[in-house]
Formats: sequence, C-alpha cells, structure tokens
Amino acid sequence: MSETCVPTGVGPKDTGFGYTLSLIGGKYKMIILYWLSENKVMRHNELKRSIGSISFKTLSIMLKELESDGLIIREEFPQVPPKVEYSLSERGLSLIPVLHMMCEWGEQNSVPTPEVVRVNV
Amino acid sequence: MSETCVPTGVGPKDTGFGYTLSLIGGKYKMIILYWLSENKVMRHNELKRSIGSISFKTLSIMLKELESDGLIIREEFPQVPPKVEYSLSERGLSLIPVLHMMCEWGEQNSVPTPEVVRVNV
DNA sequence: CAGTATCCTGTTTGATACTG
DNA sequence: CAGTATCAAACAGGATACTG
Repeated sequence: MSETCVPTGVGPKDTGFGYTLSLIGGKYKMIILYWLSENKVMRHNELKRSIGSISFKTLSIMLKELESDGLIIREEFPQVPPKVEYSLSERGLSLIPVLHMMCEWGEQNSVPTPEVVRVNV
Repeated sequence: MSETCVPTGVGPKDTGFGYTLSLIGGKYKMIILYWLSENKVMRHNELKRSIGSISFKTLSIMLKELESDGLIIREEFPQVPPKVEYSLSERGLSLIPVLHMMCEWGEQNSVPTPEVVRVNV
C-alpha cells in the first residue's frame, strides 16, 4: 500500500483513508450513493422510500453534505409542488468502484459461508 | 453493482456496505490495519507511537474489537514486563485491497490538484 | 413535495488516574 | 508494558412539529 497513506504524526482526517471515510462514512451515505448509481436520477421521497429506515431529517442532512462534497448533483425545478432531483456527479461516479469493493467484501464475509449446505432436507 | 448490496427495507447493518463499515469504520481502525499490514507484527506501544493522535484507551478498544471481529491476532507472552504482539489474520489480510482503494481514492481526490503550481516564486 | 427547527438519546472519542 | 476504570465532551442520528 502507498506509504503516503498514513504519514506519521498527522490526524486521521489527513490520511487517504480518513478523507474518503469523511465523505462516505456514516450510516447511510454509501446506501444513498448506491441507489443513485442504480437509478441515475431520484427524488427526495423516492430515496426515503428506498432506504426505509432513514429519518427524513437525516436524509436531508446527508444529501446536503454529499452535495457540498461534490459527490451528487441537486437540481431544483421551480414549480408547485416543488420537485428536486438528485443524481451522481462525475466525482461521485468515480467512487462507485470503491463502494463496490466495500459491498463485495461485506457480502462475502458477513456469513461464515458453510462448506456444505443442506444436502438432504 | 450487485443488487444484493442493498436489499430494500433492511437496516444499514444488513447491507454489504454496512457490515464492512461496522468492522473498519471509525476514526482509527483502517489506520491500525494499515500499520499492521506494513510492519507485520507490532506491539501496543509501537502502534500508539505510530498513530500518535489516538488515545491509549481508544487504541485498546479498537484492538479488542478488531480481534473479536477476527481481523487481527493478539499474542500474549507470559513474562514481566508483559509483551503483546498484534498482527493481521487471514481475514484481516483480505481487507487490504479494500483499504488500498479507500486510500488511493482519498489521496487522488482530497486536493483539487491544481493544473499549474508556483511557476515563479 | 421538500424541506427546516427544536429537542432528545445513544455512541464514539478523549483525559486522567490507577493496576498486575 | 499493557492494560482497566471513571468521568466528560462531541457528534450522529431519531421523533415530532412546522413552512414555502
């Protein structure tokens, strides 16, 4: 691994890990990015319904942070009732491979994967 | 990305992301794993010195969690003064590529990388 | 519909002192 | 040396009510 990953004597935020984690860490950010990568464009309520467990307020905050970090794009349509669409930015898109690895490792390692399963029922 | 990444209607912990994050999230866990991957075997104090900003108590907790999650191995030598060595397990080793991507993305995206820097001082 | 404002709780991390 | 115990601060996240 790159030796510049973790220079000695700096705070966690100054490392490559820490920076990436500060953007996509937390309970829901990866999940939001995942849904946007699947559906291309989604509205606030649509994300809320897809994620389910997230609270309305938290979703708002996450979206605002993801936007200010340049990972997603927020497009507002001036109409009544209001309509806002969210989508991945180029920068956000570049994170998908990282998300992919996080997801894959988790899926392959969360269950001990027994050698043989249910040969006979 | 795998559709099983984020099944609808489950909590964040039940997703591939969430599981991986629950193991290596937090301020210091990736950094600890990084140092162990570089040095193979390290003692408690050695890790403390390398990381610097971490508190003694937090390091203890992180090491205990990493151990109970099967990512690192703790070997205790029965002697005075005590000696304990930490190293990566097979499972921990399998996480290194994931850490690598997190680190690389962070390094390549943390600074806007200006086109031209300081031609004349 | 897409938020904001307020209040509250639980978890994470830090500081300090003590122990085998 | 390698911890544990205790207290305190900071932050993430949830519940509910209100707004353009």
